[in-house]
Amino acid sequence: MPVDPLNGRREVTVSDVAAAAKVSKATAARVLGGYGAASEAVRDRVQAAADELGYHPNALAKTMTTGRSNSIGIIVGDIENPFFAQATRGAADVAKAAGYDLILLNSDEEADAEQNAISVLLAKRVDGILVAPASTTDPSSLREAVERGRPLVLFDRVADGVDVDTVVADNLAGSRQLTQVLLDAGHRRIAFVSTIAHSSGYRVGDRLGSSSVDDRVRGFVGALADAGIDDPGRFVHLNARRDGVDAIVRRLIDDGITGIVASDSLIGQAAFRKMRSLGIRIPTDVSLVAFDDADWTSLSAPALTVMSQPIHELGAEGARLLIRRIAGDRAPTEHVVLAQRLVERESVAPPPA
Amino acid sequence: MPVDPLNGRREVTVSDVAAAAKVSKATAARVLGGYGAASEAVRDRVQAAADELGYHPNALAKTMTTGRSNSIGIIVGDIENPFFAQATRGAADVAKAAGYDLILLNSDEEADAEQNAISVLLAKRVDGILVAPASTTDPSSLREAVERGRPLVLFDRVADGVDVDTVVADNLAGSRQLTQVLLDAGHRRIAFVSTIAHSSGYRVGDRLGSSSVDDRVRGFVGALADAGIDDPGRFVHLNARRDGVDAIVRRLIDDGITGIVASDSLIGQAAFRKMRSLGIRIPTDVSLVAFDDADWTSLSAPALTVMSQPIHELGAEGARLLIRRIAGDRAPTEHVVLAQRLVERESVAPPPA
DNA sequence: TTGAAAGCGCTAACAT
DNA sequence: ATGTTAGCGCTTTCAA
Repeated sequence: MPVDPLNGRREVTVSDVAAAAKVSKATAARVLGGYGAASEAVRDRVQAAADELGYHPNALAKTMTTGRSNSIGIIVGDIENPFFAQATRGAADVAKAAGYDLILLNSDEEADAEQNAISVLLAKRVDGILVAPASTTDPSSLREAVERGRPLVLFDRVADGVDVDTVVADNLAGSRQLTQVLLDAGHRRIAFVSTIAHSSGYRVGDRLGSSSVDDRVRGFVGALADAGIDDPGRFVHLNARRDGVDAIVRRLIDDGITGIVASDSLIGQAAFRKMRSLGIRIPTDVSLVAFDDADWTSLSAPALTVMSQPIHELGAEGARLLIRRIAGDRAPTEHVVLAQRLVERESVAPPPA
Repeated sequence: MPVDPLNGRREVTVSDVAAAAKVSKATAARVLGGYGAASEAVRDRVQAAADELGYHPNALAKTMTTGRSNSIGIIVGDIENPFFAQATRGAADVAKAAGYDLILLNSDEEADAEQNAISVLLAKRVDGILVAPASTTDPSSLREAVERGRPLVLFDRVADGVDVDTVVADNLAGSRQLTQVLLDAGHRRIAFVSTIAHSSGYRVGDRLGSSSVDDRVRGFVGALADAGIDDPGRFVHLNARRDGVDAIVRRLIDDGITGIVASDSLIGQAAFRKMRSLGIRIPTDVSLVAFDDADWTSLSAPALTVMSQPIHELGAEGARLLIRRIAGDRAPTEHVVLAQRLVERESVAPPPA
């Protein structure tokens, strides 16, 4: 007499229904599970018994025998970050339509947490994993998933040496274009600011820990170089978390910078606030542009010129790729690159004379 | 020779490790699972065999026998809504600390989707469910969870006739206080705007589909009544989704309203945009206040006066309550009410003469 | 179309 | 401290 150890209740099982309907367990399972064949009479009888007893399937038991859980794991930096929230929704919708649920884990962009998350998901036998990898250059945290042959798809960032499907935004082109807006307005002293950690001062050619930031920096440097600006690398400011966006912005102003490219919406926000508190007028004194068309960028005064990301689609397409693999697709790995879109608003003007 | 049906690989099991270490399955399980006792020698031998073979536990099999999945389900209106994203993060942190993962489902505030989500979670044998119920007045979608005795906790909204733990913000007091700001500035014609669906025109005493909005409306009406304003119910505007916030705002202006209380940040944002496009100055022409201290409210010009919600804590406390129940606590149901906090900024001024 | 029996990987009694 | 055995609820051969 099996009893739920959690609340002492007895759950109705296939066996119970079978007994009540006077058929074998196999037959009851077939009609309840909707597979195999059964005569109409039997089907009705079983269904009636199931309703009568209050049968509810145990998806775990099913997973034990079929090997499929109809769950996929998603690992994001921080679900509280609107970027990840949107991407997660995109993934959730696609997943749901295909009959999958999402197990959500936050990595806080830490490799250890990410690795641990993967272990947990694997132990729970998810059918596949969708992750925005914390590190592009050190993909060891993803190893277990790959080694154990679970479908894995990367979104927003790629990871070196990990041969799986990926979906990212075209940060290189987007960054070039965004930087160009400043260049076209006449700016020559433009800074790029990011929170990404980097051991030393940035030098052109350095590889950054996140492929998307890496691409953004390369686009920025490329645009400056094309504009004939000497040693563009010196305009790249990383480690903003450690050093503080406020301090960096203040230093930038002192250095006579006239334009700023914020590597993401959070940095843009911090820079915006700091300049306001410093009494620096945007765009009269300094022009500011940022990645991500976040809510606030169209509500602020001035509204910000931004490079809009296909965030929802990043998650949705990631889920699509993953589900395809789960279904058994053995095609060569695919690398989807989604376009970004420039939204010009009021935060750019020519540099002060 | 068991084989993973998903990718044709053989997973290493406790039995394999036991055989390799020349101990019984039970012993191997004991050291691998970290329960029961084992001599140091055996422990080392088993561990070595496990490492050697590459053993990875199957959490599902464990759940089958223990009845505990170490997963909790969370059902939100829409994870893309920053409110739910924050609450989810709060819940995720508490859950993780206690060894639980989150299965995330969006209800889109629809009872059907909510009910379905609950069925799915129950089938997956989550240890408990955390939900922001789509409907306060029709809790039938929650029935299955209650009937089947799974721990259930409601957050942000309560549900009639469902005797489970709840955690909500003090919307009644918050709304009173927020409305009072407008009253104190001298406003007498103040509108409350919400997207919540309501069959007919609002009348004082009507029960709304969301307890939090219901409380906000009651707080608003109460404050107006206390200020001696006649028939406060006529200032309540619901169905903003159907009728359109834009249209409502326009009509309000025509009606000579001088102050608006936005029922949530999204409405506040829509109203803000509409007034800006109409050339209506905030707060010179119309004062605007809203619930939720969302990002944009401090970046906009003017910055908004808002009633800040303990969003993170709503999720965190919900998870705490739930985990307590999962642990077997049989105390009477608890109803936690968290304080809100007024943040005064620049969007309120006396009404125009 | 239906049934019997084995098995998924693990834990929990119960013995020893 | 260790082993034996049964069982969680389902699906899946294989036979009938």
